[in-house]
Amino acid sequence: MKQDIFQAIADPTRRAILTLLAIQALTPNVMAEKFEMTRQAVSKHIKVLHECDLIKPEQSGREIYYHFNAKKMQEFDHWLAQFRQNWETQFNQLDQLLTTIKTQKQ
Amino acid sequence: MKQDIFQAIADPTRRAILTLLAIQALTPNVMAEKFEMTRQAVSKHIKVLHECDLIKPEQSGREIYYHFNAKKMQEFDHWLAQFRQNWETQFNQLDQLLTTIKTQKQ
DNA sequence: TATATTTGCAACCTAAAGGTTGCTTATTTA
DNA sequence: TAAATAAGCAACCTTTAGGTTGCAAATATA
Repeated sequence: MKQDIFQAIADPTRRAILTLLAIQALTPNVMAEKFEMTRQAVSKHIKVLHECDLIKPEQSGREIYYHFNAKKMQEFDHWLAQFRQNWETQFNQLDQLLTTIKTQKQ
Repeated sequence: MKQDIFQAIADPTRRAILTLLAIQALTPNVMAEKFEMTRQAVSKHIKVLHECDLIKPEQSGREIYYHFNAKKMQEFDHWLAQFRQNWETQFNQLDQLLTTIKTQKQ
């Protein structure tokens, strides 16, 4: 089934894989060596990341190099945009207004 | 148990709650009205968001207004920083280098 | 004070997530 | 061509996530 990116990065192993692949493309076997689990377990994580397009395969003989897809990762950046004003402005104007109204009601 | 923010934002309902609270603080009852599920289910999501500090409670009589905690959401922004260079530069130098080495080996 | 309202907690159920082992397929190499 | 290597797929198991209902505690109101 089609995975979504938020669910994909929820797992710490998958986040570690993305960190590795952001530096250099790797094969599943090499990735598996980095973690204390079987190759098949890592392979499942790769499948999830691939299905939601966060990584892209590049076949090279019997090996497959997985590349990090920065473009897809940017979707997080876009989602975060809606919250940026919350930490960039000292005060949320609307929130302040509502607090005032609530205080008046009491 | 202590939750982590990646797991917290993996759920679509929790993301919707965060979007609501980023605009204005709300009580659990008001939040529950917005979703097609029981108040208790929403309350569980609130608990997860609260445990990882993404929202903060403000008691007001028997009501509790939950506020969005922008500072905590910034942690996600910091995690994303490690990937920014990947989409900001046209080409990943190291990746290009490794591809070159691999091609020479064949 | 009795009643209604808001919230949180606990027990329970079902589906999915993350792990394992075993097998098949494709490619490389001795 | 036979053996070894890389990777994916399927079946299975255990834990957890997300939902439900029911109940208790605290506060507000008639």
